[in-house]
Amino acid sequence: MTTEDTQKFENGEADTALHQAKVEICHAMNNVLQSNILRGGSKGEIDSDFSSITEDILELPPDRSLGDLCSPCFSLAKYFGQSPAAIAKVLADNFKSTSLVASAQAVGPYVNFKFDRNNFSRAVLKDLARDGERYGNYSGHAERLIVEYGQPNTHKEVHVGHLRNLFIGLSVVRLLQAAGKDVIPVSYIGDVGAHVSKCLWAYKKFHDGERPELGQEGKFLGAIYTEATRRVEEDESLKTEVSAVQQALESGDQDWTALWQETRQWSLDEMQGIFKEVGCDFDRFYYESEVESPGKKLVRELLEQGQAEMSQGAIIMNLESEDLGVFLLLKSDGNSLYATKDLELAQLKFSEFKDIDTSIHIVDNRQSLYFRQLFAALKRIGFDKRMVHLAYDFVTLKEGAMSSRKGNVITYAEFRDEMMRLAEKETLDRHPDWDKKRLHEVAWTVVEGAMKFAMLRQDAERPIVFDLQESLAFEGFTGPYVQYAHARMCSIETKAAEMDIDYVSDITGEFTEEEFAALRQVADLPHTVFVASAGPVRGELDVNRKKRFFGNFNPSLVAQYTFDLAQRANDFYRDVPVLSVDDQDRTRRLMIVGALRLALERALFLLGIDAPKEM
RNA sequence: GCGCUCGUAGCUCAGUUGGAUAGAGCAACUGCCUUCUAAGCAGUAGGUCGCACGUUCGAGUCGUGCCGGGCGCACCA
Repeated sequence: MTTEDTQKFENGEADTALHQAKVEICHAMNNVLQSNILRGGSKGEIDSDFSSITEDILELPPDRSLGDLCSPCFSLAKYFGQSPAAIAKVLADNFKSTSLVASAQAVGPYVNFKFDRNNFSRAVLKDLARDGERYGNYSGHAERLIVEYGQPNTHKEVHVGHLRNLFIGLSVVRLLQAAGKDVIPVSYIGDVGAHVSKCLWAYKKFHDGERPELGQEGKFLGAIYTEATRRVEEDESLKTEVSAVQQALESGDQDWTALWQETRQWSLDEMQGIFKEVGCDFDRFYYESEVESPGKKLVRELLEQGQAEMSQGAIIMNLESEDLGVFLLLKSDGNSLYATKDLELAQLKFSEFKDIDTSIHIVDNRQSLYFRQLFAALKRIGFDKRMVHLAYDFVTLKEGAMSSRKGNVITYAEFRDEMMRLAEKETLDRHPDWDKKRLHEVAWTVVEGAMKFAMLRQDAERPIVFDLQESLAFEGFTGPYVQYAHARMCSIETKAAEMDIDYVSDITGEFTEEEFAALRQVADLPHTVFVASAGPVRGELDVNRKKRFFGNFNPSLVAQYTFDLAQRANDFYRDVPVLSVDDQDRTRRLMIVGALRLALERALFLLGIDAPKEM
């Protein structure tokens, strides 16, 4: 464990019951290891570099009936020159119970630790009472990060592929904030470039004067874009016309600019509506159009300074020495590219927001090489800031890749409407007495939960094959399953509030195994936040070490935890009666219901999902 | 061709960085609503972890080779 990690643990987890239990176990084990008990081993001596064990050797047993934490003794066996089983036995036999940890038992090469049911449960409830809504959050040293996500293009439709970006972005922002970071979320919208020129060219030539229906703007423009792509593919000579349109736009031609502004606004209005609908808030909207012309200027300066060179009529930077091939900065027809604008954007971000430590770009992994080139190019021109490409894999359909160019997309609007139809029907079946507004609100919360969870439940690095029918599920490993567990906890609390109960002032009575199990799961929330947000704030931010880096940094870990927590809440709901027992038990159990409710609510929040009180 | 990546139950995916008997969800089958919301719960069935070697106390996990997908490799974004 590095110093940095220890620091972080001390800043955050030191104040939780689980962390305290780990500290106690390590302390107890170190006492045994540093005594003379083990010196009689075949080696006879302790390795000189052995100092003490730390919390990272503690794991979860495969079966929770074995214990609450365990420690495999294989690496210790090497140090002491004894068999793992022998070490485990010595550690277990000499373990003295602590306030939170009742016992240790050796099973083969493992030591399994059992928490004190009452003390640990009380400690978790105490954490919750102290932290409240901030349970699971860290207050560690502030680091300032700019997170760019939400980069749809105007003049195209927003489709389900964009949702993965938006939802990962939203969750990453919330995770980093929970980890105590100062996060600036920004959006970067592609409102210029070849696709826009192509669309406007075809609009003017074949659809001049036509207007989209309200709410159909993206679909309307997207269809024209698809048509344009088809026509240009059929007749290559049309490329010149499209290029001329882009040149006209980039040089500020009045008529084309007016058409661009009007159609652009259609798209922007639609996008803003979608961002708002799914809960994505940005501190700043960057547009490609605002960095295009300064970007071109920058590239020409690089050419003059000899940092860039001409090649086949285009301006490039040769990155062969970094094994990154050739990086194209400006097209041979003088028009801009992604790179032209991104070089400028990077500088603009750091000049607008002061004291930024890191800039994170959440973009799909097909652009991994591009970003490596971009970061290398920036470094070469003296821009030495921490830049990270957080790559996720693409959303495809069973038939193959979704592409606006080909026109085979499932739009966000279609997906949402289909989900809403189903969710409103399901809600109505359960609550025929609800009015329309209430039905609609709950259905929307469920739909949002289902959409977001579906996009986050899987490792971001793996592709999602989108199936509309499967995505319509509200059962099993889904958002609504978790939301439902939350609603059940709320329902108990609501009923309790109506009951006129005599509350016992202190928590009294014995915590049962079921009660403990629920709180044991709740206690993992801070640890989950720590692990899931650890990636971008520690170690090397090197895209070449992607697996190691992103392995930890992944909302899917939170999704998995959240689902487990919901299962434990349902276990509790099934096994432990709350309202029908005596005052003492009821008070204690209501505290646990409250703990489950809060943990579920916080965990869902990290995924960008609202927790309904009823559904 | 070069580079990256993936291959685990019928389907969609986990597998805590090499550790205990490979786990969930869906679909299938059997049950459970006079008992805090059945968007739930209990149970059954389902596996040669693509194939073959290798590394070691131990491999789904690491290495090499093969087979089979996906993505990228200068004027698209």
